[in-house]
Amino acid sequence: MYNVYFDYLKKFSATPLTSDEKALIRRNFRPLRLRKKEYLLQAGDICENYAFIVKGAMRMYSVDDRGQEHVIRLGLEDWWMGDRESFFNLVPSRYHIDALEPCHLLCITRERDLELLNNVPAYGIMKMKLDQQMEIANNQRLTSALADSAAKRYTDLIQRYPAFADRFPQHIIASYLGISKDTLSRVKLKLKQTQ
Amino acid sequence: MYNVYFDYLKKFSATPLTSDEKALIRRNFRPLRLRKKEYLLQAGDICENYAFIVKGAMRMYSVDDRGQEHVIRLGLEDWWMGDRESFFNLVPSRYHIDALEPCHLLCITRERDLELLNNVPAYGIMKMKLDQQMEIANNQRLTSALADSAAKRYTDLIQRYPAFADRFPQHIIASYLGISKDTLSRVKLKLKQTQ
DNA sequence: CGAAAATTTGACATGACTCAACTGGAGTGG
DNA sequence: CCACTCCAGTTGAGTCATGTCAAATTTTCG
Repeated sequence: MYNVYFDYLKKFSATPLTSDEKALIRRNFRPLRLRKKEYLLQAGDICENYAFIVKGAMRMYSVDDRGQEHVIRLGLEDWWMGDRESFFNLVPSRYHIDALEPCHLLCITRERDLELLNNVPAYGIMKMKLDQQMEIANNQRLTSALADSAAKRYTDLIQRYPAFADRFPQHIIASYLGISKDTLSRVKLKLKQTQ
Repeated sequence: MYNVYFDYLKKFSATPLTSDEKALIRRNFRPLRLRKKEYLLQAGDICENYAFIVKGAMRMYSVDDRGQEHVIRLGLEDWWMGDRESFFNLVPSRYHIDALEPCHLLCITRERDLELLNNVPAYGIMKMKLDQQMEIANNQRLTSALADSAAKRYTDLIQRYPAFADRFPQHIIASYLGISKDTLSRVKLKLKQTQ
């Protein structure tokens, strides 16, 4: 379980973890299993746990006044899930997070996150780099949302994350792209005909 | 000049800066002035400087294959400007950054950023909180881009950043929102008639 | 096998884009 | 200080992409 996370951390830092550090990480991350459709977070609650996905598929989404769901983020193995605003500022979340497949997670609370930050240098480095990656990815997603057609958005997404097409149902991907499930269905038809 | 930045830093940290720290900041941030339309960064170049805006208005934008400009980010006093991907990973940028008004900036290079990070705790805290704010803002902008109508996107933006309406020309705001200048003009007309 | 969920498809509505023309104001140079 | 240019903003007409809704079909999974 934890080894998956140790391997993940290795990618961010040159120096390997000491066994003390590993013990500290084990002590501060709590394993959690979710069954399909179970919630990690519901809108209105405070996000107590930030989760590293060891195995499974998740989504974070909001629900607007008309009852429409909007997928904000999708997550697979080696990704993180949580509402950062709620987690750090202790405010009620606007988002839901649930499991689209059975999930194995490693969860951390705010206090324990701070503890690791102070005692495991590699942990801070990971977070810094993660923020960087996140901002870059967000910029790109934003650009494509603002500038590209539905078809281009879809093909770009699948090219970048081929796993998405297999792991997430189509209407979830449509929502993630900000297009209707009907339009995505038609887009895929046209793509199949063209090539 | 630097005092604006010291005041800004105060907002992030409980403990005030020592005079040593202030000296270090003075030494590592270089003042830079841009005239209107001057570039801080051009696509293809590596982003050498990350800039804190002491005074002025800036935009970061990309240009697509059809020659269309897409505004990714806008910046006013107390905001930061730079392409993080290019700055940290030393890769050529896809973006342009230019001044929409005469600007006073404080610029920092990658090495000097690291130096401050290692020697001024408040600097690291600022960056961490900034990342957090940025992610929250990005999430919201993304949600509105994917889910809301042109009219709602515009009113939300102006409500959140009233200064934008005064400081940025309308076609720039349109591009920032991902709508055409024509549509924004009509949206504003309709809003004026409704209320 | 059967119920529920996901996807596809058709008909129709509409919001937003494009293009081009026009207006008005700001800045510049003679 | 006027004439001229340039740029931003407005407006109209026509088009197109995408949304909506409802029904039919297929797939999934208990």
